[in-house]
Amino acid sequence: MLATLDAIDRHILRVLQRDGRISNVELAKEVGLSPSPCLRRIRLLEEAGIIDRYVAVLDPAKVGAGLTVFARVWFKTQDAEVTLRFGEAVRRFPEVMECYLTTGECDAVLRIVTADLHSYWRFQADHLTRIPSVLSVKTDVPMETLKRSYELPLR
Amino acid sequence: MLATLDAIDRHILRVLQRDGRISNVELAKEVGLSPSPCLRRIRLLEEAGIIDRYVAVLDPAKVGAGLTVFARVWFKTQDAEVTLRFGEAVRRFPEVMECYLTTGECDAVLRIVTADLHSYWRFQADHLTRIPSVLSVKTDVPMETLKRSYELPLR
DNA sequence: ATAGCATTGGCATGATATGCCAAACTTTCG
DNA sequence: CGAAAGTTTGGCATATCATGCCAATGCTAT
Repeated sequence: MLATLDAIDRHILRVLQRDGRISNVELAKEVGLSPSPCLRRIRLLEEAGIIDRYVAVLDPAKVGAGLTVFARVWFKTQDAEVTLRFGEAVRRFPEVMECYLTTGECDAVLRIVTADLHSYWRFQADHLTRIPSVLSVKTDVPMETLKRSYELPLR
Repeated sequence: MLATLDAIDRHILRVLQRDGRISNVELAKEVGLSPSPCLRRIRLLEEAGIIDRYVAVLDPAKVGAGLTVFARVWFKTQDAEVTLRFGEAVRRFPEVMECYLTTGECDAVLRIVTADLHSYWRFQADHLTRIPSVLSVKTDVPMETLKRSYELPLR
């Protein structure tokens, strides 16, 4: 469900994606409104679910989550029961930040966050490959970060 | 550089990862402190860079960014010049949310966000594969989301 | 046991969010 | 073309909150 956002709405969203704690007064100044209508627009964007939530972004390296890896998973079978159980298992692991079912070469792709390569290896050996649905796992291990953005592109 | 976080610090970080706009008064109540020392801890966490920033999280589907795909990229050569140019190109594309250099099967992995499969295809054909460094691209297209988290695991 | 240090809690002040109302603008329909 | 209805805006008053300062408490080391 795409909402109809005008230029001011998109401007508000762009600013809030960069600074979610900007004061309404300052935000209003930036988008060229007075505080009242600006706050009203924000509330509407929140009620529509376009703004889902506000969060603090932590430095992964400084909280012991310095390594991001992408894992591709193959299932033993592709039936609903297997994918359901896999989803339940994956949701219990805080290391798994994202998990999607795919069609094509592999059955699922995961973005996993751990402290370092050693703790990733332990996670894969002790937990990921022990989920009954899992046949095999292939991992791409990043050596360097070229880009990391938190801002969705707004057309 | 890992900092030494006590239980209260981790509690604060956990709450702020879920609600980055909670008032200091309420946060203090939740972690069992009075507002003053709570705010002081927050400021220290910010100054240490452990809290990197605060952002608004948007609903991707509602702002025309409903499709997340993972792409694996192979370079023509692996020299520094090629990876440098690739990084520059990738940073200019707002659709590319994350990009890491890898060692092993492929040379880089990307998390790319677009409106739908059609606009992803256009992005890949018109932009990604036209970066001079790129030899080939393989894409895993998610059909369903099993998990999507914004909270780093805090041990 | 005691001195030094870090952390806490309370208070005062200035800034901000928020709800309400009137005015301006836009759209719709006669 | 004009009038009326609806939408959006700006300003104001009030309650809440952030923030800086200082004394008191708890902890550590000698």
